Amino acid sequence: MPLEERREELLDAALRVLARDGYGQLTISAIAAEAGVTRPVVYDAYGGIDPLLHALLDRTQQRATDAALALIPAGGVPVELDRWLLEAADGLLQAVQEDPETWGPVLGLADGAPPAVRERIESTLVVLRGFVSDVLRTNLGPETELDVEVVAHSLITLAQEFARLLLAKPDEYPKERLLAAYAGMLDLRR
Amino acid sequence: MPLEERREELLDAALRVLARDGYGQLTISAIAAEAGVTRPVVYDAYGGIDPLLHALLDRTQQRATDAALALIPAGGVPVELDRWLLEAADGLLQAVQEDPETWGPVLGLADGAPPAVRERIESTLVVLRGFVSDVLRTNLGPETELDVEVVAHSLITLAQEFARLLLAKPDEYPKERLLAAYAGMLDLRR
DNA sequence: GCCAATTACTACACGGGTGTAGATTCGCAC
DNA sequence: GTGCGAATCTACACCCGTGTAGTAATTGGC
Repeated sequence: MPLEERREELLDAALRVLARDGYGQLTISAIAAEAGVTRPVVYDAYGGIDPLLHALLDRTQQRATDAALALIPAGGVPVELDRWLLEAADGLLQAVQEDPETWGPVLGLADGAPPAVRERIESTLVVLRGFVSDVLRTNLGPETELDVEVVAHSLITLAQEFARLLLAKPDEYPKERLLAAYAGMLDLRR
Repeated sequence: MPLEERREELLDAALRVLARDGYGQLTISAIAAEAGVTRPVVYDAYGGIDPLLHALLDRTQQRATDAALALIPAGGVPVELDRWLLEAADGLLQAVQEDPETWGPVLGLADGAPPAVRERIESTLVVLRGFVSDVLRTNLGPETELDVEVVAHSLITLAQEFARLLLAKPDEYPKERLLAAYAGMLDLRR
């Protein structure tokens, strides 16, 4: 098997191990076994667990960031805030529902995440919070009394938690219930 | 040193290791070294890493639960909702600020948390959410259209995130800023 | 058909954490 | 001071994951 294809296959295997057993079991041995090859194959393809994890994080971060940014309007474009908040939440939950294996680890649902993972997720969140802050600022007007950064942080935190609920207990918390509750909370403003 | 005292000392040592190096480094060896004894001492006191972790979780859960429940009014007692939400947040942030080593791991700030820890935290949160739901129900009236469970869940999630911010970046997010932003968000309801 | 390169495997040494058995030290009763 | 018991240490065998060296098999060019 050519090297690039093998690399992708190993990442897929690693993601399966991760989703099933958590980071604590994400070893070269486990990945090799999951992919049905021997350990030297993994060493030849990636050189160790760190480069492999790095590559896996790159791929996952790319997917998650792309999906999330697609929900955010371009800078400076005015939107109906409440409507956008709802649509963005809807879009995120939809994306999460459609690709649970990518989003589970991203949302911290994989056990035993090491610092590198935490940092990767945090760096993505920083970017997202910046974009959401921008949207809030341009649409609340410059004289708002709200602490836009903290509000953006809170919104993203809530979105993440809703996504976690959707993944962990889809029966108790289906997308519709979460969105309805979210809309209800937004409605308090009136 | 008598057994009970030794046990406490070992838990303290374990907590220090945990706060400093995360769960990945929380081994019998590391705990023994941190406490300045040899491994057999730890085995004699606890029998292994699992019972020790269990004991540490018991102690931490007790402390955190006590502190959190102290902020929640007894069942059925009516309160001024906005005022209570603010005071409870204030109280929580205060408690967190005063005992960071207990709260850091509770808030998921220790790297590499294994499933047992996740489950322990989740079980505590379930209880807390129940209490907050009760407070909301008795004070919003029975005919509210809000999804009380999801709102309670959201409030607690936000409180946790604020506490994390306070612990992780106290300079950027001091208690006063967080509480002011929180008050600002509540004010949107008027 | 044959050689070379690529790919993958078997086999080994190493490190670090685990759990336990046996030796040692210390304090206290007599 | 002697002997007993608790507490602690030293030392060993074990497991499992790591990383690598050397070997076998497969594929493409000539």
